[in-house]
Amino acid sequence: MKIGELAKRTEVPTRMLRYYEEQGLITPRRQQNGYREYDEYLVDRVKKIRGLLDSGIPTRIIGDMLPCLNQPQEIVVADPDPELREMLVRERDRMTERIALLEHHCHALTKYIAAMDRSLAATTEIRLPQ
DNA sequence: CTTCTCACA
DNA sequence: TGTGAGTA
Repeated sequence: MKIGELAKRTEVPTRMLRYYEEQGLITPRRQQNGYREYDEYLVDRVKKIRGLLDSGIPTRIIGDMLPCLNQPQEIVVADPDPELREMLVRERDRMTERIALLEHHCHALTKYIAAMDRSLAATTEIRLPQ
């Protein structure tokens, strides 16, 4: 399929698909006219990439993770690269920190929303007697 | 419609 | 990490 169709099916703009390619995350074949030609399996792959990116994982880490993502379920690592392991540990810890931060701000929003609701309830009470 | 690159937030 | 503009 061409880039437009992949964009539609993955909800990822064509601009981003080219960007992922530039970052070495996907490598589509080329048609004779130079247009990118995407295989079916790339639909799933792009969705996974989006998910990881949305989780705040940098593209270079995603690139290192892609081989693992292809193999289904029980991950078997033939050659456990210590450096890669260390990088993944750092990434996981970063993620844990972000989760804590998100929870903090989530609670803050909840309190603010509650304050707004109280304010609304108060103005409603004032209007009722009128 | 597709391709590319350069600049920029 | 992504976008916008201009090109062909």
